Amino acid sequence: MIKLDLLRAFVVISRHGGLKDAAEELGRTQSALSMKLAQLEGQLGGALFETDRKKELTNLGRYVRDRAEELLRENDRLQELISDYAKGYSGRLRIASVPSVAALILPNLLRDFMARHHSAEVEVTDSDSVSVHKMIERGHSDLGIAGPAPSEQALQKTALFKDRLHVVCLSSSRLASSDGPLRWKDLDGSELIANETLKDIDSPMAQALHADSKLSARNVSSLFAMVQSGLGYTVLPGLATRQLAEPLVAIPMEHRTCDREISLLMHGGRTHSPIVREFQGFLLAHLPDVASKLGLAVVEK
Amino acid sequence: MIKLDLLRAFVVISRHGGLKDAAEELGRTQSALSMKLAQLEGQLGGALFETDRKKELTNLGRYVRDRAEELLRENDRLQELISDYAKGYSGRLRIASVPSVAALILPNLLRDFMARHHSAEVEVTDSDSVSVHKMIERGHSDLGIAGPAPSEQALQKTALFKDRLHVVCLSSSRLASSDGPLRWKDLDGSELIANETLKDIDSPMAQALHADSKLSARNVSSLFAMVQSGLGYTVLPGLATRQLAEPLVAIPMEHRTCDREISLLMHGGRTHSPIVREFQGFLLAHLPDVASKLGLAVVEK
DNA sequence: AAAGAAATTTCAGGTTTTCTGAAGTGATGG
DNA sequence: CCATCACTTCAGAAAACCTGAAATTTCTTT
Repeated sequence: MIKLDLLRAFVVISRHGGLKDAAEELGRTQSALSMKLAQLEGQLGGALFETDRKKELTNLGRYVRDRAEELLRENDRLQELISDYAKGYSGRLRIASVPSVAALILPNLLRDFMARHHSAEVEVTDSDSVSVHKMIERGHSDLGIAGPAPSEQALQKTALFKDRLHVVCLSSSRLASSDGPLRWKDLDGSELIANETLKDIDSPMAQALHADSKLSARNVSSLFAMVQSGLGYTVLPGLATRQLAEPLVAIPMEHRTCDREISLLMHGGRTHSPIVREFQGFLLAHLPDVASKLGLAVVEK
Repeated sequence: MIKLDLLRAFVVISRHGGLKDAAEELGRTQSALSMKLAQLEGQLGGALFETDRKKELTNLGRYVRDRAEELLRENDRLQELISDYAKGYSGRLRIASVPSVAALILPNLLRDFMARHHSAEVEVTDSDSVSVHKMIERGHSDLGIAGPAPSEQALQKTALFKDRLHVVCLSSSRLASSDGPLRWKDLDGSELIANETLKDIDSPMAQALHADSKLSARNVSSLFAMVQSGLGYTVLPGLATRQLAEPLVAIPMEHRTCDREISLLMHGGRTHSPIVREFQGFLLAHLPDVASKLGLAVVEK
């Protein structure tokens, strides 16, 4: 089998009409090229140049030059396709996610994903659902994971699973002693420690509670600390309450609006880089597994 | 630049679904392939197979496989073209020959030659010796077969065989009744039907005859028709008189200049395409056989 | 025609790349 | 839980490739 290397050298030599300039273009010495050419001529069994001054091609030389140029063009074209595609695998992937998913689901998924795409740069931002929507809309993130929120532009949404709201309170509190799920009317606004989750809930009763609240925090661990110190209770998506320890407990709520549907968000009107599509596919393939292991209600297509 | 080598290895591995068989096919050890694959994945920046059992391709793997197969096919195709050409299996071969050889010797030779060189394009032109020389000189033909003729440039000549001149006449004519070979002085110019053959003979007596001639023709079958209708006799190389039928007969001539030496002509100052050299070799190898079967005097080297 | 210049080839040795065989790791299936 | 199979890793061997210097050839100039 004739090596491409040799053909490429030959073509360059024939273009320059000599070894000297060709050697410079290829970053090799003259002698290296001389040997390469000799090797090629040996394999073909005939001379490619008329004299050893590489000015004029032989009949065979012309034929080989034409075929080799074709071959090299085709080679470059396909290699470029491959490497362009492959670059998608090592490109940047920006994910915006609500904190609960970012903390409990993404880490494992990302570990597996990055094992396959080891030169990928992944950037995870966690924020509330409204912000996540905005980041996708504005193109600041490639992929969003969030609950329902109003969005101006058409975003491509794929439902992933349902995450029920839970009340987080002290195990000694009145709410903790209720048997069975809680409803909005069981809650008292003055003891609520508000957070972004509740603000986005599309329910008049929830909004009323939120308005009555005297205290709020953004950060989950701050919220827990406040609850733990007896300042009140808070409401969070169930996923964020998985790792509670005594004296905190989480009690599920029951209402249409308490079943927050978590979706995968992507910008509708733009083509996504390969790595984004790759992660999308990966997520949709593996998330049902992970989610059901966590006891979440997976949304089937 | 991704090396073809790596892509080829990858494609073979993906076909076999494992290193073991692929290694055997490529004549390498498993570890060599393992390293090659690792190198390719490193360059692309992503995994090509799902697990380290090489059963299932990743997305990237499938894409690269498809592009690589295209590339390798194209590569093989063009390399084959090149090597066919280099080996003389393909290419254009232009032969210029005097009509007698073109009609009686070339057909069989070409049949055998083309059977071995299936994709060759062969072009045969027949003309008189002087024109054949010119066509070779001017590069309009690659290979010539002709008798002696003046040539300006140095042509590479290889004597093939000697073809004695014959007189073609009616069996009832005076010349036909002579016992033994004829000489120039036995001939009468006024009855001669002239043709290109005689014009090229380097003999004062032949030239005198030619000058006296009242009638001439170029085409062999026209000449025969004229002789047959009693217009006179003509002089032709013996080879052209092989298939005469009553009432025509051919009588050999005897003189130094009547032994036309037929040679193979090639341009001296240029390299010939592989198929030309190939045919040259073929001709020199097989012509003695063919010629001696026709009773021609083969010129030994 | 001879000297000089320019380009190429040859050669010995060094560098890089690739390969092998053995040992190690980890998944798979009884 | 062990045996087996497939792959990976590693160190050294082998092959391929490159360089710089000297020799050779070819071209140009005088």
